[in-house]
Amino acid sequence: MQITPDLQPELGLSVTEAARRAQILSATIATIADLGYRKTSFARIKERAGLSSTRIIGYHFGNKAGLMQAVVTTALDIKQKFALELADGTTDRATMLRAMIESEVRFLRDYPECVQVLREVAANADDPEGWSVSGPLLEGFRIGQFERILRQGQQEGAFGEFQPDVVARTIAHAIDGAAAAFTADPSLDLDRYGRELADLFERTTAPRS
Amino acid sequence: MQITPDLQPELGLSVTEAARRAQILSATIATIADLGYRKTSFARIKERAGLSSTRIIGYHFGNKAGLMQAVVTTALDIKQKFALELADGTTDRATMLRAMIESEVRFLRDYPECVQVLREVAANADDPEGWSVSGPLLEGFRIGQFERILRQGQQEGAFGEFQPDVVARTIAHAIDGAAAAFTADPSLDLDRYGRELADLFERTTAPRS
Amino acid sequence: MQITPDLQPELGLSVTEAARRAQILSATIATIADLGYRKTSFARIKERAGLSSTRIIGYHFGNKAGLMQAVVTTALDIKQKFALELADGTTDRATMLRAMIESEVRFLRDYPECVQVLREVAANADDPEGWSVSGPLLEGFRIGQFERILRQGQQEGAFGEFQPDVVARTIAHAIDGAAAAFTADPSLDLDRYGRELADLFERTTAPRS
Amino acid sequence: MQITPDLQPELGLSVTEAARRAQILSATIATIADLGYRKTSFARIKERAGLSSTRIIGYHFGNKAGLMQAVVTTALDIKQKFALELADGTTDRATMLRAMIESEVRFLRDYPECVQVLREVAANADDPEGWSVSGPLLEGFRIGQFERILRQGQQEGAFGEFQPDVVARTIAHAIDGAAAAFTADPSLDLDRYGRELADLFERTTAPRS
DNA sequence: TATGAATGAGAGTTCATTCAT
DNA sequence: AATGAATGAACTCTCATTCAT
Repeated sequence: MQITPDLQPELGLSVTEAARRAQILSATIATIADLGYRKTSFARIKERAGLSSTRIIGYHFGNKAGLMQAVVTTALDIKQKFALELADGTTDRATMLRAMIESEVRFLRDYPECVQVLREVAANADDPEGWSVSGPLLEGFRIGQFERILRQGQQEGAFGEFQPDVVARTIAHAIDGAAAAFTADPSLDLDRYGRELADLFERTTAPRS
Repeated sequence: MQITPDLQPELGLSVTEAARRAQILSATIATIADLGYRKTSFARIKERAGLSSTRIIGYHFGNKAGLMQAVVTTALDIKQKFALELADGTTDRATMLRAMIESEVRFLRDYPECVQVLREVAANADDPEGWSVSGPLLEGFRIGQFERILRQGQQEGAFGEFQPDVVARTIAHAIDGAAAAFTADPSLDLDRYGRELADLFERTTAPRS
Repeated sequence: MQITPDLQPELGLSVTEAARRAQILSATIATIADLGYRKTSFARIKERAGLSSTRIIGYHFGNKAGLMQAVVTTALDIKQKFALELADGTTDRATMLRAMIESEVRFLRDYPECVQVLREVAANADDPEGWSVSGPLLEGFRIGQFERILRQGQQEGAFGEFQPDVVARTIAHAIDGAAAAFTADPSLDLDRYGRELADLFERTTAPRS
Repeated sequence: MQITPDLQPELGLSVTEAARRAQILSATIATIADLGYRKTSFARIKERAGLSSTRIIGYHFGNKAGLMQAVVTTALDIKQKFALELADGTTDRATMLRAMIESEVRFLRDYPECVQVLREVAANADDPEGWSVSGPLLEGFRIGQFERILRQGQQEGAFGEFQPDVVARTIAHAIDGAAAAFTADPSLDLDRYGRELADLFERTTAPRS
């Protein structure tokens, strides 16, 4: 599944410019997902996008940092939209936790390049100076989401006793584990994996009977 | 704590050569732990080791791949010795699992650079042609250990029902999570973290009552 | 003090065009005075002038050479007006020389960016092909003024014996010295400096008693 | 006259390395003197020195900054040796001042590229970060020499009343004027120019009779 | 056992300019 | 009167590696 960023991601861009940006962005994401961040150079992106010169990338994004910034923004955008579509009205904490875990894994199934790219860029976000979306920040955001739910659930008595920060971080890394497994073996049944993961953390967080 | 590889890691080396190798290896590990794999170049290693030329690195290890190979071997060696010292004679699967998890976290506490280096190298091991210890292989080894215990425990009735591969992978990544948390905040109480992790997976793997 | 070029520097320009030219010119002069000629690029000028694209610069001035040409013309214009305002009706050569030197230094005090810009552009005027006001030419013009006075004064017996070309050139560079000193230390008392310089060359040019 | 740096400028260099360094240095100085600092690139130096690749320059000097550092050091070295050879035992301040001025101009006559290079590099020494010999520093050093003599002479009554800082700076820039004149017209009689300059400042600094 | 010297490939950036509309 | 889009050239730098001795 190819990532096709919206043609009008930001206001004030002409149609052609937005199209070019989308074209380059798409090629960049594909390249990172394919070869990893390290081997992703302007030259490689140029080839994949069928551009005549690498210069045009710098023209549209100013910088390598600017390009990566845009890549992250795009990927995060896609993820958010995906999450919104899946969101149901449950307020039961245990059900919510299960939904979040399964949603993450399903996103991995539907947009593996997105997940890959987010990981790659976050892991190598120490190169330049002016990144507004740094690796730790990204990670912290994701963990924070889980931690909040866990704490609320504990207060409401929906969960048992455990340290929310540790469990939250473990959930996040468990999902990374799913991504790693899927990368290593694309035939992996992610639905099963997601269910199993949700079960796992259900048992872990269940209140003492 | 500085990593000091054994002076006689391989047979057939003179004392001076072994010493040089150890010196370079130590500097390499320190550099990777400090700056990450990406910024670790021959030049950087040269500086830290106080060498006059980068040439000597290539001389002793032939290659960048060769150097990294040696780094991984060294780190794995240290880890294995650490594990052996801690091993007790338990045959109870649940106790063994707890011991393994806590041992991993304790290793992280005592040899953080080692863990860091193993992660960094494994994550960037797609570069070269001639690696005998590739990233996935390394990962697979670690997961395999957990998976074996889990399966045996299930057969013996010590554990409940779950998919061993998923849980095993999740444990491995949960420990990576501990490493990431420790990197982000070195004042983290790893003993607490280890205990919590062991508790977490105890609950997860416990047999249905 | 900001340089604001006249809005109608050349005939046949509409009001808006003249305004745009003035805006760009002003930004260019400020940039050169601030960062020096070398770091003054279209991009930098664009930023300071708040333009949307560098393209508009080329549109109005055709060329970098054209832009610099205009800059020099503007600066020279300002200088000439300044000199005219100060000019008194003296015909005494010694008094005229003193007046010219002090006028130059006072101009430096009142329009330091102008002087800076003239120096910077003159010093780097070997770049292009089509400059009508080249560096040496600019320098020659200034020196010529002094030299003329000196020769006339010598003929009239107002000055002693010396080689007018050498002294003229020395005066010009002495004033450059004042500029350099002022750049290095903006708190410098330029009036004192100017008087001292005038005294200096008065002694030098005085007739043998 | 070609600048040929000593073959053993610094200890610890092998003969071949010193020779290469000298070769590159010589080509660099010639290039700067010929085309100016701005147009002096590794590629241009490579051509003039007959090297196979620009890479070798970076190899020997590490950096462009390193190369320029070495250029300045070399030029300053040559100048110092020149000055030492000319130094006579006079202690009379007026004579010393004259000697210094004429020595500077004679150096310009004998090593015009050296003077040119020093000027060019000093004028463009704001590019990088790690320069130990910056432009203002270099200038300050030269002016300081003149200022010291002037002050001492005033105390001893050998000179009249004037502000030593202004006069010192003026002398330095007067010599720059000679360099500029010589660059514009290489057939210029520098000996005459130097004598005239010395006369000029003799009159300026002479005690009131 | 070690080093000095050299090198080719590739990366990201900046720059002024040109072709359209 | 102005802009959007694109581009080619040049530059410095870092990297791992190779050829000698």
